[in-house]
Amino acid sequence: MAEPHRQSDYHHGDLRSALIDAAIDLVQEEGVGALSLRQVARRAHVSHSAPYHHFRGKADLLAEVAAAGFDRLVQTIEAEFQKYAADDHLGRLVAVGAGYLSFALQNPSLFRLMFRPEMTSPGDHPGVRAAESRAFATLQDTLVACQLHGNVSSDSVLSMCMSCWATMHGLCMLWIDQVVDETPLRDVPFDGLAQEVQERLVASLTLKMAKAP
Amino acid sequence: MAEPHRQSDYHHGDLRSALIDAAIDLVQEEGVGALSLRQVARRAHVSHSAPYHHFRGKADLLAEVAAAGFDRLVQTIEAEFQKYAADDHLGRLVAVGAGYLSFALQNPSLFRLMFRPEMTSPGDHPGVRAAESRAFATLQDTLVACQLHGNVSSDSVLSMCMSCWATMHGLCMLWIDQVVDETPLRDVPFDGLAQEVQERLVASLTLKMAKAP
DNA sequence: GCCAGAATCTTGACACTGCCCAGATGAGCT
DNA sequence: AGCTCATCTGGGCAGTGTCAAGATTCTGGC
Repeated sequence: MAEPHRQSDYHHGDLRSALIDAAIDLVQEEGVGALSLRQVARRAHVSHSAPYHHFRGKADLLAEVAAAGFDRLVQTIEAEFQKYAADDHLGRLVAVGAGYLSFALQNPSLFRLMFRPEMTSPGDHPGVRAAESRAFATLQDTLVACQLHGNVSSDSVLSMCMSCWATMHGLCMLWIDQVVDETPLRDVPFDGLAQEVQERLVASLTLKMAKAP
Repeated sequence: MAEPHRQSDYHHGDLRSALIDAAIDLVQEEGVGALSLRQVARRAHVSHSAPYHHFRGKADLLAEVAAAGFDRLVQTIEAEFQKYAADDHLGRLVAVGAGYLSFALQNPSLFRLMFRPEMTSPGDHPGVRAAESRAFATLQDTLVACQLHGNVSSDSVLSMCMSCWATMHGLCMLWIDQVVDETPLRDVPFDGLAQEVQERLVASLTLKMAKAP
């Protein structure tokens, strides 16, 4: 039951990650809006200004939470990815999308936080940048592999990345923000809807786009 | 310079919409996070608790702002829509997407607020629901017209709505939240990227999806 | 072993926020 | 006229993010 080395109330070993964990829990339980630095500190059984010795402020803590979220996102995607054979490139492409969607549905609050720049100021936070780039690279690499083996058209890979990412990201956002609940789409089973959208997306990647004359 | 009928400090005529306007300005200038009810009141030259006679609380005011945003979104879309002839159904479909994108790029903070349910609690706000439904109906009607005239496949219209909406919504979100800035996509001109994504989307709507056996 | 300096944590404070209350003010109806 | 009620004010409460000063513990060099 004892922590690795819990000497006393002071210096309890690893307050930094304890705070991040507490913040992740709070975000998932109550959402980003209901999260306060003081409550995080309370959860870690620590005074209200102890976090300032590990983070520059609230935004900095939230950025760390976002970075952890991106790491988990990559893990989820790669877990889905590994279910397909190395030569099933289209299957792996679908898996990347499915992993993205699955993560968003299972961690809606965390997912929202990860894409909220005004809360996390990611521009000056290298951890978030790195985690984001890693997630994007997974998609890009998969698409490149598809193209090398003739599974998708020879269009610009970046352009196709944008199509894939935008479609899946929009699907996640509209669903977890419950926007579709205000439309006729609310009566359509979401799983089937998501699958059709993804199938249409994959089909569109096989089309050679007409170049401007 | 005088208001329509500014009798005195009390009952200055139309405080309700003055507060909404002030809130819209503040959202666009400083973002949703930096908006406080007291600051809105200050902008309207009114005491800090005057807003409570017109709104149930902060969330209620923000919901009103979101509703106003949806109205403007519909206006932007319809303005774009009218540029195309009544029988150019595919052109009008593209116009709906272009209007959506254009509104998001020109009103990023407002756009973000509109799709933030934890701030606006739209579930119990009929104004937001109505405005949202109206925006969706524009897309749905356009797609139905396309289908009637054979411009898109005979697949489920709702499914195609979801593809269109998700793709354009994701494009908007990823761009205005500056997520693409952390990826190789940052070096690609956005206009061309958006156009290619939209072209691929439209092309995919003409494909007949394979039914599950 | 021991002690100075650095790291960590606490307490206290300030300005700000959302929300609620009692009271002041004026508009509109009878 | 007078009365009623919606509107607006000011003060107050609990909670927040952030900072400064002091207390406590760890660490490296002797």
